Amino acid sequence: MSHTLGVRQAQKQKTRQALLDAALGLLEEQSLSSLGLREVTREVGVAPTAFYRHFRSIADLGVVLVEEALGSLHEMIRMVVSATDDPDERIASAIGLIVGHVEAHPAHIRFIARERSGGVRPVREAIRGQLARFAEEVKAQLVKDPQAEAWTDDDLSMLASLYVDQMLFTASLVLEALDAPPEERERVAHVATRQLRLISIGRQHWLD
Amino acid sequence: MSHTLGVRQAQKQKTRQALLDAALGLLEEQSLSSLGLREVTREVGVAPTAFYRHFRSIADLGVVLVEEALGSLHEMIRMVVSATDDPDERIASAIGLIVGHVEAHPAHIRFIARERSGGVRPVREAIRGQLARFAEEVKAQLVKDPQAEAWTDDDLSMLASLYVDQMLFTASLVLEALDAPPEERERVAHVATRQLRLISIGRQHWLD
DNA sequence: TTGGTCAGTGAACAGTTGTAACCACAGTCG
DNA sequence: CGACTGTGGTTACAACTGTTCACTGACCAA
Repeated sequence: MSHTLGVRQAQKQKTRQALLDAALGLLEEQSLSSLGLREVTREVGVAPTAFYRHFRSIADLGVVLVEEALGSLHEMIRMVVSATDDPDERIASAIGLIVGHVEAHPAHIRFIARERSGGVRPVREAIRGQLARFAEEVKAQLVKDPQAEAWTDDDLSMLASLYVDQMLFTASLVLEALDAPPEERERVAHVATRQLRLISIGRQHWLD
Repeated sequence: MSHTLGVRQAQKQKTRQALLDAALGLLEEQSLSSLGLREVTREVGVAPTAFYRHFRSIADLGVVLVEEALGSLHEMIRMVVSATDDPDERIASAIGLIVGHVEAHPAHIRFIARERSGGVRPVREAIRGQLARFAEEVKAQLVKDPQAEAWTDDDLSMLASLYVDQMLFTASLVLEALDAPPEERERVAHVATRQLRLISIGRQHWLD
C-alpha cells in the first residue's frame, strides 16, 4: 500500500467500510433487493445523502460486498485442493477449512448464498463471475494431479464446477447448522464428507 | 373435487389465483422480500385492501407459491428415479425431464432457486420442508434398487439429498441458459449429464 | 322474496422511501 | 497563510408503503 494516505482519505475509507459492514449486518435478515439506502446510513449514524459519496446505489454496494466476501476465498481454494495425496485426508481437510471459514465469516457466506440467485442482476453477475474464477483455479490445480492425466479438458471443467458448487452447497449447509446443537453440526459435517467422498470415488473410476 | 362450487367461491378462487400469478410474474425481476402488496394488487387490477381477503401477508402468499411450485414436482421425481435399469439411459431421461419442466415452468423454478436461501424465513422453511420430502421420496426409490442392497440407511439419505440438490442445481443452470443460443443450452445439458454420470459412477463403487 | 354473508371498494392514515439543493467546515496544498 | 476540495449535514420534496375503517352490492340459503 504505497504510502500512508492523508487523514481525509482515511476517514472516508472508514465511513465507507462502516457502510459495508452495516449493510452486511442488515442483510442477515433480508435480501439485498429490499435493503434501503436510508436503512444503511441510519445504522451507521450518518446522513442519507452521505451514502452517495461512496456508492452510486445499493446494487453498487452489493457488488463491492461480493468482492469483499469472495476475495478472501481464493487462497483457501488453493489450500483445499493442493493438500495431500490421500483422498480421504484431502476431503477431511477441505471440510475442516470450509467449516472454519463459515464460522469466521458467516454473514459473508449467507450473503453470497442468498444473492447468488437473488433479485439484483449486477450482484448476481458479479457472483457468477467470481465463481467462474474459482472453477478455473480449481481446474488449474486438477491438471497437476497425475490421476487426471488422460482427462478431457471439458471433463476437467465439469469436475471443477461440480467441486465449486458442492463447496458452496456444503458451506450453506454448515451455515444453517451454525447455531444448532453440536450433534447436528457433527451430522452435517459427516454428510458433507461422504458426499465429497462419493464424488471422489466417481472421479477415480471416471475413465473405466 | 366434491361438487361444483358456487359462482361466489369460483370468483374468489379466480382472484386468488390472479394474485398468485401476478406475484410470480413480478418475482422474475426481484425477490420476495422486496415485493409490495400494492404492487401485486395493482398488477391484478384490484384494490390493495382486497389482498387481505386472500392472504395475511406477502410471506403468506410466498408459502402458497412454494407449494404450487413444488407440488407438481413429486410425480416427476418418481419418473426420474424409477425409469430403466441402464444408468446412462436413466440419466438421459432425468436431464430431459428437468429441461422439459424448466421450459414449462421457468418462473416457478426461478422462484424456488431464489427464495431457497432468500430473506423471508417462512418461505425458506417451506422450501426446505418440501425438499426434505423430495429427498425421502428419492430415498424410498433408491431402497428398491438391488444395487443399494448393502447400503447404510445414513448413506442412502446422503445420496438422496445429493441427488435432490444436484437436480435443483441443474435446473437453475438450465434456467439461466433458457434464452441463450441453442449451442449454449446444449453445452449446459451436456455438462449436467456428465456431472450426474460422475455421481452415478461413485455410487457404483461406493462399497469397494 | 327476504335477509345475511362477504369479496371487493375508496378514502384516509402515519411512515417510509430515494434524491435534489444548498450549506458548513476540516483537511490539503500552493 | 489563504484558497480550494470534498465529506458529510440539513432541509425539503413527491412518491410510495402497509393497514384501518366504513361502505356497497352481488350471491345464496331459507
